[in-house]
Amino acid sequence: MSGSADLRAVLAGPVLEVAPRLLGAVVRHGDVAVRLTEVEAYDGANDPGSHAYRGETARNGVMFGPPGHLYVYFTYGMHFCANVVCGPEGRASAVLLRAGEVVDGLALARERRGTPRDRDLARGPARLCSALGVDRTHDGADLVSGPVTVTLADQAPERVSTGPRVGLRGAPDRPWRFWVTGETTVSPYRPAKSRHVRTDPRFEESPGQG
DNA sequence: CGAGTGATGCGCT
DNA sequence: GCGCATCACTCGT
Repeated sequence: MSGSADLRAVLAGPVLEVAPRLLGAVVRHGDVAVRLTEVEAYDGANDPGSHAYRGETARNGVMFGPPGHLYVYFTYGMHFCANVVCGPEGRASAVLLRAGEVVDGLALARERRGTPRDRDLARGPARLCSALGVDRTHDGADLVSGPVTVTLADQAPERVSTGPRVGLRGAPDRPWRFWVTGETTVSPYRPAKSRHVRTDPRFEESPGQG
């Protein structure tokens, strides 16, 4: 019933069905475990927001492989983010693990994160990876054999909300972000707009050379 | 709580 | 070169 066969079967399904089913699931790496409260769906080559949109490369190769593996990427020069590859092999769809609640290994998670508030330990995709100690070395890890594992929830959360994905540019809004309604560990929404102010060059003073 | 911004490396065009 | 599936910090309310 429960167990690896069930997990593999679930993850082989369509990404829009897999994503909400991952809410409440527990991701474990060693002593630290996180119960997922927020995820986002990315649908391979059909999805302009997906890393797989422009085809297979060295970085996103794991996405094009079989479901049930972890796709980890490095971004913004300092952060890791983790996805669960799902759907049929070659579809390159995946679910981004956006946020969760630390349910085991609290001391180690606090040590890694150094955050005063426990609710912020895994609140955000990069924070979640940091709390779990997941990095590029876990790219491609089999989620059944480990070292990073996923255990599905016995029951689906009572209420699930959906909305637009966070931080994406160049993708039409699709309500492919799923979270457990009312959870305080869900990451704060950040609009997908430019966060660096661009001054019109005509009115900008040249910084270095007058 | 919200808005604003610097830090920082790598994948891709 | 440019742009990023981000975060931590600051300042103001």
